[in-house]
Amino acid sequence: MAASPAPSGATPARRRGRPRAASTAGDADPREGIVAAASDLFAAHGIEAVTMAEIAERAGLKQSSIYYWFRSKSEILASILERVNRIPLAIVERERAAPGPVAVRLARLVREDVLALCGFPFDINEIHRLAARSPEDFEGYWEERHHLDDEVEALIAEGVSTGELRPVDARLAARTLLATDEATQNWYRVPEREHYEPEVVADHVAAVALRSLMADPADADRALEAARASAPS
Amino acid sequence: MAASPAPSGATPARRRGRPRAASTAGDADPREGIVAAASDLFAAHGIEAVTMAEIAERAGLKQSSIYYWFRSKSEILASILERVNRIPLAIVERERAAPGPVAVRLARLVREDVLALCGFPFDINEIHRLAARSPEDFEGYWEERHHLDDEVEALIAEGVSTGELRPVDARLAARTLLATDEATQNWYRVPEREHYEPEVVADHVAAVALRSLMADPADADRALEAARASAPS
DNA sequence: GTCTATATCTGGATAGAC
DNA sequence: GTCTATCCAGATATAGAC
Repeated sequence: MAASPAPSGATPARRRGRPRAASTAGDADPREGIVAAASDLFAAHGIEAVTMAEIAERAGLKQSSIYYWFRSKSEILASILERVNRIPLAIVERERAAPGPVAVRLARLVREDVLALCGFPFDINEIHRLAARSPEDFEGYWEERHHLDDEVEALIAEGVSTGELRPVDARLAARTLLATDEATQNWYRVPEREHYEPEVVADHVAAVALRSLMADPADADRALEAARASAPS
Repeated sequence: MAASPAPSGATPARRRGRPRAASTAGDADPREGIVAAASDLFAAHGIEAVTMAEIAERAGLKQSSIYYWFRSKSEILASILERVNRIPLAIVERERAAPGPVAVRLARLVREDVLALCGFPFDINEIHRLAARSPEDFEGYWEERHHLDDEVEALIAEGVSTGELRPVDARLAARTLLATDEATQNWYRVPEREHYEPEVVADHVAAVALRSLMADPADADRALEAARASAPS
């Protein structure tokens, strides 16, 4: 995929113009550079506020040159989003398959998800609004999103059926859980007086989740400790 | 305040043109009509996506006429936001002063806040981004926002000091609580397969809050029940 | 007070030279 | 492949008639 660039995705632009100076094969894929530039800017100013000219400048190109590599701004965004859902999906799928108590797996999931989101450069909510505005461009996004809900729901349902968790509405609980994770993102955008480290926030949110879902909340601390001890990397 | 309109806020436009047909004193304040139209549209399509022309049309005016009543689009927004913070602020201040166990007051607060947000026409997150973009227009907004945090923090701190709540970091817990409330808003914007009634969501979120914060989570159901029974209106 | 007309600006996207 | 030049659409905001 990193090999030869496929300009403008589905409809590759006609191959014109002078090729890259020397065939310095190791040269970075321009698409990557553009995506990276866009990511930074989207993160800093919000997606809609960023212009193609700004993206181009940061990527070391002129505005119009972007259109050789991407058909539109929203194609750049879509290309970014492809990777976005993969992170939480990978986490939840791993924990679904993992052995051990549901509570520990759930705690690991929440902690990692919050950590990922805190370091995540985009405003999830803005993405949701944009994706809702032009669903055609983001079909895949919603599909994966729902899949994520399903997986978390299944994990919670598993815990309910074994009696480890309270008999909650698994889907409602899953939605609340993911929404809470996503909500933590917001504080870092709000002019705040105190600053909390992502680790602290992640632990707190995981603790909230466990205490509210476990059949015996007294075991929550133990489970959280186990999750922290077995956290990957 | 509903009496004579003060066009364009601080710098009233010169009073020109033909006055309203008959002095039908009961006529609605045009500012109100504009604000109402803008609210509906902002809610439906997101703030940035709505144009002055659309607002005008719905308010029964032409685009440029809006500028007689408001200096800019963001002045309309600011005028809307003035009222926004008042809702949760009023709730929390009432509960701060209310008698009874902290848990019950907290549950009432959460329930009402979620309910208000679910019925709230704007995407809080978009507001936050816009407000962050031009802070001059929204000084008052952040001030009230922080005040809200403070009040919730104080309520939680009260519960911690009486031993009703676990010894949590009151500020962190307050932020998480409010963020969770705000997060519930998002689902109603996401293409979702199941639909949950706001009442159900409110109860769930309140239950999560109580179970995670109360020193004895076993009492959570009782407190939630008491909160529901004593809910206003 | 509200209108029509318009200035002005901004930003996405295209054409075509090199 | 990247550039310059330009088009074009959409939006905020203003001018001035009525």
